[in-house]
Amino acid sequence: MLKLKDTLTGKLQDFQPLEGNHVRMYACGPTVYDFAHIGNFRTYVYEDILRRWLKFKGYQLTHVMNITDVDDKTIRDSKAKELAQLRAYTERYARCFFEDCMALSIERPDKVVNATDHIPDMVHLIQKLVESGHAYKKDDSYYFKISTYPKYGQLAKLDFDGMKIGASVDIDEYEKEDVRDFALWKAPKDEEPFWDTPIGKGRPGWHIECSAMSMHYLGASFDIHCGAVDNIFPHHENEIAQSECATGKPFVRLWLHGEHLMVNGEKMSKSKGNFFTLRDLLGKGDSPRAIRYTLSSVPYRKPLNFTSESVQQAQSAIGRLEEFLLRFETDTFPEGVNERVEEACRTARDKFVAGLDDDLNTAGALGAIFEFVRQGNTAIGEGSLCQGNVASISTLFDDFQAIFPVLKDPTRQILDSQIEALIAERNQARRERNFKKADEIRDQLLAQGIILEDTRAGLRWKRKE
RNA sequence: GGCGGCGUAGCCAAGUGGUAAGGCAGAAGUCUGCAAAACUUCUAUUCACCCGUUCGAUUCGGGUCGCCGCCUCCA
Repeated sequence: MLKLKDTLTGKLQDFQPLEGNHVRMYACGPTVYDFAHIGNFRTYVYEDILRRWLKFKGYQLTHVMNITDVDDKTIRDSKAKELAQLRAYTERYARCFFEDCMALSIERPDKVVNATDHIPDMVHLIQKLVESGHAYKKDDSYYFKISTYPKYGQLAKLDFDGMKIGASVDIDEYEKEDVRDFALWKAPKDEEPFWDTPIGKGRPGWHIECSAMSMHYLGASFDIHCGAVDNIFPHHENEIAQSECATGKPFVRLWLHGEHLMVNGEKMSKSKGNFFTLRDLLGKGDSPRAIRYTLSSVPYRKPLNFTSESVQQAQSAIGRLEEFLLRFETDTFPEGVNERVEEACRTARDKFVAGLDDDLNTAGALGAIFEFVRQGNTAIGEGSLCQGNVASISTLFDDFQAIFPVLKDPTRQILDSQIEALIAERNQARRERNFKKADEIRDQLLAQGIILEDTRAGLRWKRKE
């Protein structure tokens, strides 16, 4: 049974979709004004693990992600005066975002939707809120009236009565009735792109897009809404207010929020300027698989301190798994079945499943796999691993790879004939105990990125990373 | 000021009211022409600290200290 922790109730809950076997899930996507940084990708990686795990469990999944392609920052950085300019600017970064996702083996959500393609949905939602008295118009902008929604603050656990609001009032150019009221629709400013709609000219506020689009694709009530902790307030708090006031129905069943990625013990964020992008890391030689592993290795509800050392450790850990698989694929095994290995395999699988079922405890799931690797290595070493064990081990690693896609493509790489000839020549030299020549050939191949290992089962080779 | 979270070996980190998974790094040994890999053993009598509940607490309750986040745009 999959259990997930819900931010709203703070409790671990048995997961059960609202409608049969169908899971409807919405994930807050990027604001495409710049490259996403590695902290952003921590969130997308945990969402991808959730996505993969739900599918693994046999659920039918509809996973929607938005692209915020209009907001203060996209307008500011694009310097766009018209919508077409804005679109051209944001499309570039959206493209880069999905390139980065692909590098990290983050699957594309079933639906990726742009805010600017859903202005009518947002306008319609604002109209409903105005009609029902939850929103008002002021100076051609529209605001949500928080006093009409007593539960406001429930998600972020904010108690506004005991709070000194004055301390955090921003210098907003828009006039609001209550400082806490937030913009649904912003009146056009000079030289900025805008839409001409039934509620007037202007552009949407940030929060309204997610309410409009999630409900458009997933219905007034759906199963899972995920993001990172810094979406809790105000973004998701506002989404709940808007959505529930507009429909009168409960908005989301389960709120999932990933913790931050830290750098030197501090939250990495664009506004702090202490961020690096995936491109930065790849540029200095980190492998995308090691980065993905690092981002997956700490359960999503715990802060993750990201350092170059943690990426190194991840690379070594992956290496251990791949060494095992290489042995597993290249050695030959006696006939029969080793029941102890089968048992170890079952145990590992049970622990793997139990870990992920426990609010995506990735660290626990990884531990189960490594425990098996040691047992498998021991069995291979003493020659007790049998042909009859191959199938269950393969399945275990297929399942692992389905959730943690960090292993190299298992299809064996082809050696070119020249390299094969050198290997044959070295084998001959070794038989003749001409170790000097054998070592020269080994060094020569190493220079070409081919690592040779002599094992009891014969020569084994692999490519250097 | 209010709210929330965290503090487990050199580093990363799981976990439970009954006596500490796993990974990385390190040491010794086995294997080996050497190398690599693998395996074995070792590396926290102890889970920030102090009280309390309990037969028993790292795990529950209270307090102290430290760190982080949110209350403003941010994954």
